[in-house]
Amino acid sequence: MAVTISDVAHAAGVSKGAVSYALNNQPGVSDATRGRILQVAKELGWKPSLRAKGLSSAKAYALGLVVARDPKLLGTDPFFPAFIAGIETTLAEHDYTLVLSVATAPGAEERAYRKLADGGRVDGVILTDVRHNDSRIGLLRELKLPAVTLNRPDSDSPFPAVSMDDTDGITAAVEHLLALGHVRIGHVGGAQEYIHGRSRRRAWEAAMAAAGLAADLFAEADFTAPGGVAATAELLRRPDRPTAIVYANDLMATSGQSFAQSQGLSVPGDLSITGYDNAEFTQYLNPPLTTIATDPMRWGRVAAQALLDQLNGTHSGEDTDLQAPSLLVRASTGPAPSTTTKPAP
Amino acid sequence: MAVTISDVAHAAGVSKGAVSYALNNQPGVSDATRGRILQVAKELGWKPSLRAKGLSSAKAYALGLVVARDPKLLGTDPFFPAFIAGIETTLAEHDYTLVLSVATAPGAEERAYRKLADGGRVDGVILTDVRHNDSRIGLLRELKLPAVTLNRPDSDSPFPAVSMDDTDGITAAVEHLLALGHVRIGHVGGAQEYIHGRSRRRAWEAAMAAAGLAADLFAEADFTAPGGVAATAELLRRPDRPTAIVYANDLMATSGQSFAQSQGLSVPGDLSITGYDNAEFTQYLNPPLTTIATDPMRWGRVAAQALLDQLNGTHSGEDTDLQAPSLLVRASTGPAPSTTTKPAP
DNA sequence: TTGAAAGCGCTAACAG
DNA sequence: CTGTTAGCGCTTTCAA
Repeated sequence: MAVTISDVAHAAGVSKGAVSYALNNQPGVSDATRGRILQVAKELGWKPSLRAKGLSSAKAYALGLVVARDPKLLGTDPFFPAFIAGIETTLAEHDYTLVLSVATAPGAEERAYRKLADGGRVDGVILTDVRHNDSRIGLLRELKLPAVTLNRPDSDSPFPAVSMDDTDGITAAVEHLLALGHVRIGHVGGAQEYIHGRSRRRAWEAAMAAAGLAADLFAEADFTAPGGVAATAELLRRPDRPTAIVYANDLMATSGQSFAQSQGLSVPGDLSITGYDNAEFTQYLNPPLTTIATDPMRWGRVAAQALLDQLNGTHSGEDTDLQAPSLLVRASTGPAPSTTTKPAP
Repeated sequence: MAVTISDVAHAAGVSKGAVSYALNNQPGVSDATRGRILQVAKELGWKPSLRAKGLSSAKAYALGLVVARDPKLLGTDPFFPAFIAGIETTLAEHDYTLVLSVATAPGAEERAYRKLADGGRVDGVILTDVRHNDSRIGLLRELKLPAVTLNRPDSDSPFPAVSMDDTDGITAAVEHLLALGHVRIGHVGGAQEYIHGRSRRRAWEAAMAAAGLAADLFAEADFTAPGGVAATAELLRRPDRPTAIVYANDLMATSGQSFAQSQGLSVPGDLSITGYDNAEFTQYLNPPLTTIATDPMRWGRVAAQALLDQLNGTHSGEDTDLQAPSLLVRASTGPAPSTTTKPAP
């Protein structure tokens, strides 16, 4: 904090204002003086104080992200690290930083948003894990905090969304299983409170309907490993038990697969399984998991850019659609058991 | 940003100074006026501007964390999410926030630290993944950025450390395997550039030496899944191949186990395996992984507190030692194959 | 105990 | 095109 704008101004024989203009590439100084000022600034090793800059320009130069997941779940989900890395990619070019808040305890989430908004710690936030009728969009409105949402909320939202449709991935998974001769294809869904929990379920239903099949083998879970076990157990207990299960995420697929095997079922001999996310460990499972690969890093990059554009006033106001995820076929899916799907003679 | 300290001062019929004192619980105002001021402030809904506060007090009210890992690795490592959640637990009580930086590209790490330091964006940083002769401690010194390190660096460091010794965990793993009759116990180490890569290796060596055995079945890897496969392949290729392998983390253990099985080896029949970290998915592997459970959340909590204390001038200056991790025995470890360890007649 | 006033380092409106 | 100057909202010193 040694050298300030005044020092530079003195040394260059100009006013503070001139230095400010020179620094920010704004008109108001001749190229000659601008060059001289920049030169002097460099010699003196001047680093403009973010705090002073923020105070006068009423900006925080920071974006906020509040993550409200159980740390356990967080630790296994490959989404956030990659997503955050993507955000950083964008911020690295923009003199902005990321303020991260992990809200574990109930009620901590709203407090976290207030904390970010109150003192003006961030200029905007990225909203992830959007929920059905998400109360946070009202909150952000109240706090007058600009935002971008990941996928479009199902309630009215004034914020631009950056979306990656789950439909195609799930559809591809179901079609892959149909092609393998499966007819009784179940779905272990994530918490239906989340819109991505809902959309994945709907995509499964639609794909089944398109094949003229009933979408009745559904069990709701919560994206956690124990939840996956319980839901799998429920489906396998049914008389018309499925020969294939499409899971809403990798963690549930992993624990579901493990459970099925512990019950003496062979995967994929008796039961085919698909996940969602392409967590790295899934390729080391036994058998390796067929799953759906998304691109969270790109999602983060684009979402951060959208938010910056919005703050900057250069955002079109329209939603952004990212490329849909794609199916990754591995060994956890195979032909339907012949006892159940008798080929035509 | 509507209501400011002046508004409150006016409304309460006092000066700005008085409001400041009242807010910060400092002497200089009578209890009566203090009460009145606080009352008025609440009525007006005044939120002190962090930016203004920061400018005059020369503080950022933020801590920094730079994570320099491959996003892929990050996504599978349960450490950071829990660690960050721990940091938040502490910060939640202290009006501080966390600025997170993910540095992926080479060279990005140093830039990230400079970015945090230069404008005065953070008041201090937490240094994780400490390396052998870590250049960052010199950098932080140059930047005059207060810090706390996770484990004590092996080079001279002026920063207090918060440590969790790996020794006990690895020792417990080796002793567990010895008790099962194993003699040829190998170690797949993490990158030896990291001090935790080194200390885990040394712990394995020490435990072997203590049992009067040679510690020669070592293969260095890099904490990644492919690395684990390669190192495992190397060990299994040896004529005196191990009957048990202690891995430096869960991801390598997972991919190593998967590889061994793909080679026709049974786990734990032919080969016993232990991991490190207790990632959640490890209990759903086939077989579930014997591993070492650490407490990253607590680590984060304590580290953040230590840093705050240091900024506050109330830090003792001594290192903090956390409880050592503990061994979690699951099904990936079993008795040594009888063909190799012939029991005494 | 209280109030006034001088910064903190920068931006931006204004006058020259 | 350039320089001056008045804030931004808070802290803190100094008189009263």
